Amino acid sequence: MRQLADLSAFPAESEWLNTILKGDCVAALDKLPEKSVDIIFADPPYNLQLDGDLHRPDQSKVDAVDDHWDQFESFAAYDAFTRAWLLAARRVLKPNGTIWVIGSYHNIFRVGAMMQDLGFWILNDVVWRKTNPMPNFRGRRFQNAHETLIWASRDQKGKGYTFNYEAMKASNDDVQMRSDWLFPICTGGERLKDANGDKLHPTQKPEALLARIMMASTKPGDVVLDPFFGSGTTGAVAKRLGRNFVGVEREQAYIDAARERIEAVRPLEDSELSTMSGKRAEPRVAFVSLIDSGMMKPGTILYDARKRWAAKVRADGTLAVGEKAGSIHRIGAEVQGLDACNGWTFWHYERNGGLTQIDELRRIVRVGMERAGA
Amino acid sequence: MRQLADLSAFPAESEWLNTILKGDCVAALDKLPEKSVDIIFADPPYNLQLDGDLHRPDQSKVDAVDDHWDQFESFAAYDAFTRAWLLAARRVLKPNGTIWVIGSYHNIFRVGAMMQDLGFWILNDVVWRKTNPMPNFRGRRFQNAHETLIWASRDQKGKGYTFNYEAMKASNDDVQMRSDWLFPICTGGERLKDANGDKLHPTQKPEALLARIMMASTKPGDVVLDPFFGSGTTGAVAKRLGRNFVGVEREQAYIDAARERIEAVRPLEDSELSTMSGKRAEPRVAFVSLIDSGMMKPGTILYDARKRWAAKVRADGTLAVGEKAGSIHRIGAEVQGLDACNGWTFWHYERNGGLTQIDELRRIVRVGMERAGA
DNA sequence: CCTGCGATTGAATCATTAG
DNA sequence: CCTAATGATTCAATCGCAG
Repeated sequence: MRQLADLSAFPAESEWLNTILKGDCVAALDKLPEKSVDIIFADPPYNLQLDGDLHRPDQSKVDAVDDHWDQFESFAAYDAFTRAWLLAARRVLKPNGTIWVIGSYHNIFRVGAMMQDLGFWILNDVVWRKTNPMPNFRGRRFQNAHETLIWASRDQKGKGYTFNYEAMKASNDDVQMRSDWLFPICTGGERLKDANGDKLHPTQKPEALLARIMMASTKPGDVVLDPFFGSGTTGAVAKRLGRNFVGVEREQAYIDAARERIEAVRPLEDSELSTMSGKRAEPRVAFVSLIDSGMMKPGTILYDARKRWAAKVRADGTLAVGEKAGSIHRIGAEVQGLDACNGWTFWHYERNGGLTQIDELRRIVRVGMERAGA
Repeated sequence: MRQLADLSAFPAESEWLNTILKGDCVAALDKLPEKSVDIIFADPPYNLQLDGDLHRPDQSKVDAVDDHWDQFESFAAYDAFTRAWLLAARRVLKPNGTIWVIGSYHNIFRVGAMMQDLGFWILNDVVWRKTNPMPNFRGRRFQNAHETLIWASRDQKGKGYTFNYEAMKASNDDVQMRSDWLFPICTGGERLKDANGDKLHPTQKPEALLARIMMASTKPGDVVLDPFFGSGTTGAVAKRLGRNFVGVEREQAYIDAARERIEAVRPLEDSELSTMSGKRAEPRVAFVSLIDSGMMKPGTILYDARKRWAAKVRADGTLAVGEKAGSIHRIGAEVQGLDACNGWTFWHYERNGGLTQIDELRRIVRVGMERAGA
């Protein structure tokens, strides 16, 4: 057990608060006093395992994450790394504190299992849905359009954690904030660039994501620890929202850029801190969702407004006319001999002896989607 | 190594196809022949029993960082259960088969890590976003509005798995299907009721979810295994979509209800079932066959779309640019200074004063091949 | 000034067949 | 078994530049 005398070996809060500690994550965390931070946000290496180059259909090469810090020998090596930093982070976390970890399917299952093994108590898993994810260029899988966050308290009995339920609800059209969040990836002016104008950091997270996290699970004045500080998004958002931060980072180039970035941030006034909410675009509706929801049965015949053409709905959400099959748009275009067609307004179904646009059904689906916060 | 004589111990497919095997999951799976199913859908229980049933004797050390024996024991038991059924499932899965597992934050991280440890290769994690999730009544967390699915191939090198990319895209407004899906939870008439009018099964999955899964990753006639069959959603959807199923279930009440449910299902017509297939499924055509058939004469000059390059067709089916000669693909790549190029879409020939892709001629050849029953 | 078009880009475990 | 050849494949944004 640590003796009281040892505590004097730790620096005073004033020496590390709102600074970036340079060095290895575990070694740096071991220099902080135990139970000294309110919340942790961690964006650890994802352990991507790429096999060769990937090109877009236009033959350009994808600039993948192949940095040395993301290379691990094996699952066992990654697990050992994960265990070490989680333990070090747990020591400095206050007993009623919480931790957020973000990852992808490459690593998040291992991280989540390890968190449970170490005694963290999962409160939610949260999905960051990307409005603009990278496509799956080879068409071999679903488009990888989200990342996963795990939110956990330090202990199973950690009841006193911070969750600003009312603020979340108020900023979400007065309904409970759900576990699926929609944000764009970090691009444009927010994305830090190096001297060549290239992206400084391969995986810079959007400030909106960190802002949602801090508004949900911290109070003003709380201390936010980020053991993989990178380009400093956590520090920038913490300063803007009136929270304190402490970061750990190995690369001097990232530290320098993050310091400069955070220096330029102006904290919000207390009055401005209360409300923040975003707009929503009209959600896209997949034709197949009409079939999924039972609103349209496979085998239904669709017609154009003047009943010059007929097409049959198939179970996979495509339309068939004779031998040809394709999307509602593609088939609509082909029967008319056009390049393009809006299938939603072109095709109709029989109802009450008349014809009704299938777009009518899309409107009904959208009402349900909006309830789901799409 | 299994001897040939042992194989006769396994029942013929006709004895178990489209039936529900009663009994423990692992024991029942061990009675099926290896490599006999195309795809697995599993909705395992996540009864982690962490509500204080398991206590270690000495409470005083529970706070030690990595010493949570109460949790560890129940997690270890769950991991052993997960490992056992995943191994049994893996044995009966064909080498190019895939597996879907659904879960929540209580169990999905452990399941995902175990799948990786056993050699499954994750293709996607997919989020089922619920349009109508249960609220968080205590207001202490985010509304738990999604569940997570893991889609994995049996092996890392499992390249030949089924993914109906074109069908997914065509049914989704002609853009790639994403990893986040929106469906309502199973309610209303679809939800099976017991004699008292209460829900028969606590976690009955919506048919729309299973339909999306099967339309995406199976072909008609495939065998779908569900080791936790429950109320039989997998079987009902498989029958409706022209797939075969085999289920494993312990509770007789669920088996009876599932049998009755599946019996009432009417399969869709073939014409409603066929799925879109893209160019990948088309037969290969050798460029030289255009010359053989007289559609293209040796000496013809081919151009790219903007007439920046010209190449001459030679009698042996190669192209020549200056001193260099090679396939339509190789030469297309070389003139552009690229690694690869699809010569069929890159090269054009002059017709009626304009340029036409040579891919147009390939299409004509393919029609001829189909008539010839090739 | 605005508009439109082309180029660029983002945490990616991204092929199959013939020989 | 390996090697070489074939040929299939992208969505939402941002940015720069031409008109």
